[in-house]
Amino acid sequence: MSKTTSPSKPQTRIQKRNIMIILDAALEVFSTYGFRGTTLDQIARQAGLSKPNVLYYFDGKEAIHLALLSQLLETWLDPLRAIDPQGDPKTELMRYIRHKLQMSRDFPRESRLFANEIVQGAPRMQVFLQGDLRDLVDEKAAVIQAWMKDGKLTQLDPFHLIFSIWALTQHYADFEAQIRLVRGSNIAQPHDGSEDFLDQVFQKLLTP
Amino acid sequence: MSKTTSPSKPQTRIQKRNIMIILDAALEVFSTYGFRGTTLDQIARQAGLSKPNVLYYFDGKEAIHLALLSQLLETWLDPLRAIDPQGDPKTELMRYIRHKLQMSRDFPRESRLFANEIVQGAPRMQVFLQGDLRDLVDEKAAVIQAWMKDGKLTQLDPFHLIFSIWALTQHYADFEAQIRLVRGSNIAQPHDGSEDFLDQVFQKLLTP
DNA sequence: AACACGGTTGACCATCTAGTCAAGATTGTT
DNA sequence: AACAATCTTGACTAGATGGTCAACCGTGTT
Repeated sequence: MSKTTSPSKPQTRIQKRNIMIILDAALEVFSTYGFRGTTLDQIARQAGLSKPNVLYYFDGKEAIHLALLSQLLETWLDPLRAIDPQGDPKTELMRYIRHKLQMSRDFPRESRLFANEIVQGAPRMQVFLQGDLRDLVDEKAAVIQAWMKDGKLTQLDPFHLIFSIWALTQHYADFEAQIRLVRGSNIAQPHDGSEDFLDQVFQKLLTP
Repeated sequence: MSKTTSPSKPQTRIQKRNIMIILDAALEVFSTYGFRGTTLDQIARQAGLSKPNVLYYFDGKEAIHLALLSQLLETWLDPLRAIDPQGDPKTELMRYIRHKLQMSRDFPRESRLFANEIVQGAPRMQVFLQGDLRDLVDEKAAVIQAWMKDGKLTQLDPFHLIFSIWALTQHYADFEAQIRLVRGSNIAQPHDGSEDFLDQVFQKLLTP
């Protein structure tokens, strides 16, 4: 029944193009207004298509949202997955932190889509969070724990360390409005100085 | 015209009680579903009142939301305001951090109400953010800057330092769902260990 | 008791919104 | 050109939602 999930038929050029256009438009709107705050008309207008046309490609509002989320989840996991137990502890973690910050800078809409969802209790992501993500976090927390036991990092709770990395990097995307308004015209971009700051913070924190 | 804003008439007992009940119910719902995701019916049901009765006390959905926000803003500023330029730098900052974390633990709904609002671009808080809050942040950033110049704290960007405190403390309230689901039943409360962790982090970070 | 005022509500309305549908336009293939 | 498949849309529906209103109820004061 679902239009985009059926893997049987190959997509035409027009399908590929319009599905991309719709997802991009939906990302823009969902990330700004949240799921319930977004209307199909808004998505259609942003996409430059008619509402029935949007519904020709997706089964409904929920389906568009779902498509966005699942498309995102993998991208979100990758940097964490890339932490190499064989690598140098501090290098690996600093690389992860920089990567997350970069994502926050380059894909703020994706980050806010997540934020919206999680602040409201993650109703559409529970399965993912307590499944794939949880397993991965457990695994990497164990790696970090081992590094700490070896004295290569400051002794810290590895879970809280991971949470603190998420908090600090995503903050620049999710709370961009706050940063922008509080700093006013003092700075060009809310992200200005964030990389140096986080470098300094975690260098100092992680060095035993 | 507004019912609750008029300072002329004193409130009756019933008014006081019902306004409190409504605001509490609205906080519960708004913080979970966001402004647009919340319906008046939900608020009324949560409050145990009829919808017209809710509207007897407030001019509309927007007015309830506004009342909640402005009621909150002062509470939110207080801990930052309490930073004493004459006090011991590290003590003052650690006290601020602990206070913010405590608020995150004791008033998660308030924190999420804010988060919802800011993630979506702070449409209803711009004036406050670039007014009172901005002035206060500028002031305290200068204080922190001076402390750092005197060598009493690690040299850091004071604005980013303040943002990092916000990010790390509010994360435990705003992203509670994520923490809860990722950690699963491993822990009783998402906040478990957060105080010790943040103590450790900022002690290490702030000590020159 | 009677009055006035504060408090409460069922029924209602206008608007918005997700989703449908049948008819028409476009595109690709032979 | 002609045909079929894909694509597009104006007009519509059902239900949700913010808000109104006239009538009714409860309480305290005289």
